[in-house]
Amino acid sequence: MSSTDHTPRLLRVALPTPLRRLFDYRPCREAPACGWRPGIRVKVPFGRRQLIGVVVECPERSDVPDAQLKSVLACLDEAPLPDDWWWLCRFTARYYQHPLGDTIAQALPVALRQGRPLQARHQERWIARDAATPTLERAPRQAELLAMLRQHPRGLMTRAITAQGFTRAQLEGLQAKHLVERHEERLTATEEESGSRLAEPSLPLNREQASVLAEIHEGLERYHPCLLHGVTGSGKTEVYLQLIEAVLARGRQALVLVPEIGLTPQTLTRFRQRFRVPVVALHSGLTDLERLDAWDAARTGRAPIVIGTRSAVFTPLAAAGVIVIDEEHDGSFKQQEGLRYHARDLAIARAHRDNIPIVLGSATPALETLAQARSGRYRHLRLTQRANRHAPARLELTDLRGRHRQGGLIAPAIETIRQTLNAGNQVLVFINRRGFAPTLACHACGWLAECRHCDARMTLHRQPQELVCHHCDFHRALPDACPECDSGDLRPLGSGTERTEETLAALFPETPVHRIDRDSTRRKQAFEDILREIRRGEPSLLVGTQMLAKGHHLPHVTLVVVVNADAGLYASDFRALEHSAQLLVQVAGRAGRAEHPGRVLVQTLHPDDPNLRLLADRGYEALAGQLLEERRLAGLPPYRHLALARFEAAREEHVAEFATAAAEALREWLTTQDASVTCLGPVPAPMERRQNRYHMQLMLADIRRSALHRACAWLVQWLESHPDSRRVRASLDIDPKTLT
DNA sequence: AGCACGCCGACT
DNA sequence: GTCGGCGTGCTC
Repeated sequence: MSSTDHTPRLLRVALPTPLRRLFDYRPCREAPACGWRPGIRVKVPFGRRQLIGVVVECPERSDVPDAQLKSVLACLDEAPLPDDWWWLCRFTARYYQHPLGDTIAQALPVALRQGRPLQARHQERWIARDAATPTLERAPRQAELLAMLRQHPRGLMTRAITAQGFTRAQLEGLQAKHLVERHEERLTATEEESGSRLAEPSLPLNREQASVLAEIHEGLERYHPCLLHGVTGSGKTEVYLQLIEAVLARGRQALVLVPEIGLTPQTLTRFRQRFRVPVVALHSGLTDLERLDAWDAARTGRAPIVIGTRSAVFTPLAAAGVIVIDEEHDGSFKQQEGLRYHARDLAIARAHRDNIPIVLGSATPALETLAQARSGRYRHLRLTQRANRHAPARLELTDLRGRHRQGGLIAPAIETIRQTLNAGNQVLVFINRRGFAPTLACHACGWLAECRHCDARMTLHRQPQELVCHHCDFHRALPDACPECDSGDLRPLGSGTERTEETLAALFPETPVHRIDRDSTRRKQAFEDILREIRRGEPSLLVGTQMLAKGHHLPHVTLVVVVNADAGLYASDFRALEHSAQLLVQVAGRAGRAEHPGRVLVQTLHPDDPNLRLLADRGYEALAGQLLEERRLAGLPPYRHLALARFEAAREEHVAEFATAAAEALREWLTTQDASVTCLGPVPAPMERRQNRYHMQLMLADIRRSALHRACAWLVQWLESHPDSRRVRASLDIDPKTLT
């Protein structure tokens, strides 16, 4: 490119700092091979530090006086970072009004952020050499290591070796003695060897699946957003797999995004068993270098299939062919701190830009997605038949009012559990609270165990016995007597998973009870171990939180009991009902997946609640339609766009002062703008005090995204230029998931 | 955010 | 007499 042949006078660089500014530098002597261009990483002096940044442009002149300009220390790339990635970074920064430098930092693997070279990485394999074993008396660990390596004639990866507790120094010790040799090879497998991409044949599709697949195929060469709306067990994954197969056949790549808990070994196994090509999984267990290699494999096209959670949306692809978002309604696609992006929304933008199809799959689509499908902007594809031919289990609403509860369960529910177990089946008891009881109460004076740092009750735990705040993780010992009145009559209030587990164990001493929640599955393999045990099919009881609700195949469960469906029914958050309904349907979907029909008992204090009735009688889509109508009337998403400005600080009065000033300034600006943007608040955030910090928020809303965007842009620059912004932290949340 | 500079309390 | 608390200023 002729304009980049000469060395530009200046480089404008985005740096990983919360400052929403770019910084100008003079180029260093060595220019990249391609010339100075946007997307090149550089190392620069910044104050007393050195930072890695990315060149954004090569301006002719700077606002900063010449004397203040420093020079780039080093150029880190010979060619710019990938185009699609770079475009998505700029789009994200603009859409979420987040500093570009910080956006880039989040969208880049740690290794690249730290300045490592981009080239494909080679990894090491260590192989024992045929040599007489010398005495390694003074190096017993090296002797053990050598013995281990001799058991593996094809050698072992460094990672496998260090996982066994050996060190690199020991390896190098053996290498120095010529007892082992180091081989370097590509980390990911190379191109497929055989002609077939498939390692195992596709499954036959039913008529619905086949027609859905055909419809997606129609638009394989263009932007073509599809909602794949399929009940649990209707075979969405098989549709994804065959769609991806078609994409691979055209020499293109597939990006698959799954919820945080969806990236299980089973999911990966399913993909890896089907395809003979490398399937790169971006999961939390990767080291920084493995992640870099996965990124590189995607970037260069070495990896035809990339699967990952939220952040994988930023993975560059050499030849993007399709994006699949599984369980698209799942909350984990939205990042809830810092850069609050929504991976689903970014994926849509990306698919649009790359002109490729995108499939959003769910049994319970988000109302936003459903609205898009209803308006015709997304194609609405339905899968209504379950592979096992059983109709999805109906929700049976069970009245809790005035009934005695044991561990949260009333007598008829316990009786049904008994019958199910006697018939040789498994039961899932769903209770969305971990711990023993939601709190501890004094029956003499009414005192409740509250957190010292938050406006919240502390949860009572038994294993180990203590009070824990689930918001700030503050732990404290159980008091022997009431701190207020000194009475000894302290009792657990309500039930959590531990208490229900205990009750069930007492009621059904012959039956194993497995508890699945964040506490019981903390150990790495615990969850998989329990699932394996459950799949053996012996009669057993499962007690768990929403961890159990999502995606796991539990073929022997024929009864699901929801301990309390009321949590989301009357919550203040406008999405609470949507989320509750999604969760209930997901949980219900666990029942009767195999040859057995299932039942779902839903305990509630509001069996006549019209929304709950609608869900039980006519299903998710009927309720969703009703909720969408309510959203329209209330002027809430998806009919109006929202942005939330959050304010937090240690001192309550500082937060209030700053937030109020910001609201006033914004309102005044809005009057000069002839804008329809509404501005509500500031109001204290729900749970105003969290971890001893005070929270307030200001809500902005408008039908037009562009108007809302301009108002946010103005507010952001006002906030940043205000001197109080140092003691009060303000942040912007575009399209907030909740108002909390 | 870092990281420095800069003024006032409890310690070797 | 110092070590260190966090107020406020700056980063091309």
